[in-house]
Amino acid sequence: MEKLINYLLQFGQLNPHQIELIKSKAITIKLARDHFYFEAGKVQREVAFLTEGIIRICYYNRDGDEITKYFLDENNFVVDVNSYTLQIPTVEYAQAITNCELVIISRENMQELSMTIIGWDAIINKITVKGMADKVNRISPMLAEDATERYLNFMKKFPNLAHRIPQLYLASFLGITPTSLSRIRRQISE
Amino acid sequence: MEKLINYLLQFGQLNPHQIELIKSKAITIKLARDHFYFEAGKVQREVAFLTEGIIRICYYNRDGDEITKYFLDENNFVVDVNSYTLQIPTVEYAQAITNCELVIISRENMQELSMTIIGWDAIINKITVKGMADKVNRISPMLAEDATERYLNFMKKFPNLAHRIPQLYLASFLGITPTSLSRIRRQISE
DNA sequence: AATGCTTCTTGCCAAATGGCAAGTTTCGTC
DNA sequence: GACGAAACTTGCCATTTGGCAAGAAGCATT
Repeated sequence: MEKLINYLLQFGQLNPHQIELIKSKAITIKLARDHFYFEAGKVQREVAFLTEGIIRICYYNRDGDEITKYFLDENNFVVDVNSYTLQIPTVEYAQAITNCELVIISRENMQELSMTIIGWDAIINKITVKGMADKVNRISPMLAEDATERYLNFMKKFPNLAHRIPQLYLASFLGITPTSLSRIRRQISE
Repeated sequence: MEKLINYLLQFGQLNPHQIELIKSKAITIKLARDHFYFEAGKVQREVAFLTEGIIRICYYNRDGDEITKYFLDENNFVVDVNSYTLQIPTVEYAQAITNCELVIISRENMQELSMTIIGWDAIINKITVKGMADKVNRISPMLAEDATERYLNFMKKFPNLAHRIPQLYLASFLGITPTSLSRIRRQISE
């Protein structure tokens, strides 16, 4: 819960009264490894802030292959903005790949906070834009890199994450097969 | 100018008075092919709405290679949100690859519109989030595709655009060499 | 500790892509 | 219309990556 508040404070000011209000609107939940926080077909009716663990966002392409779109670690919001904003079903899955702790605020409570706290919308918008920009800037350069560079950059960005992610999922994110990733890892260690 | 208004109206309501106000704050400019709308090192002090033409966003990686990050066509905003929001220098270039027409609103005028028009911020935020989500959703699946699929999907998405883009830039966007793109095109035409 | 399941590694070969260089085309300028 | 520069195509070969299958290792349950 404190992690959420600290994160929000990076994007705007909140007085103690407002902080208490936010806390009263949020609940903490646990999500066990391998379980899904949301699944394709459902409509997002809440936002979740990841305070512990790693979640991967994935979907299925026309060939039925499972594609890992990106990973989220601590201090990130886990929400399909499109589904949440427009109240339409998401097409993605959010799966815990470690045990996770999430702070949840329902859509109704978000709207109450929006009406009560001056500047709340501005904070949320900054966070939303930053979150999406991070994704673009992380994924975009990967197209111009070969698999080894993609892997090394991922390792550099998430040094503590690579060992916790099943190679299957990491390979899918990097756009290569698990076999290739295995070879790349061997080659690097030599 | 009408294109901008029509686009805004997709994201919220505006009455005739408000529409006139917006028009009075905006100016239309032309940008000749190959010229840059913005360049790395400068701070974004305005937003631009592309009403005619195609712009590509590119940058240079550590090896000095020029990487095309994405293309923008009509009815898209051309702005580095990070630079505009935080007033820090951008690291990207926006280059017209056809003659372009842009509708410009300065940051000061944007702030005036924000203070004058109820719901303006909400409209802009929806557009911003949609724009970024489009980029993520367009680029992300490409990692899992081979070069031919990436090319065909690009053609499907922008059927009228592929012929207008120099192959050099398109190849860079697809993450392959111009040579490879040439071969792929030949193979498809057989 | 044994079992069985999943994940990871490795080898073999095929397919895709890159690097380089030469030839061809396109396009703008004079 | 001639010229020159840039972009595009093609051939040759090296490198990267994928596909498949077998073996090895890790991990949970019993």
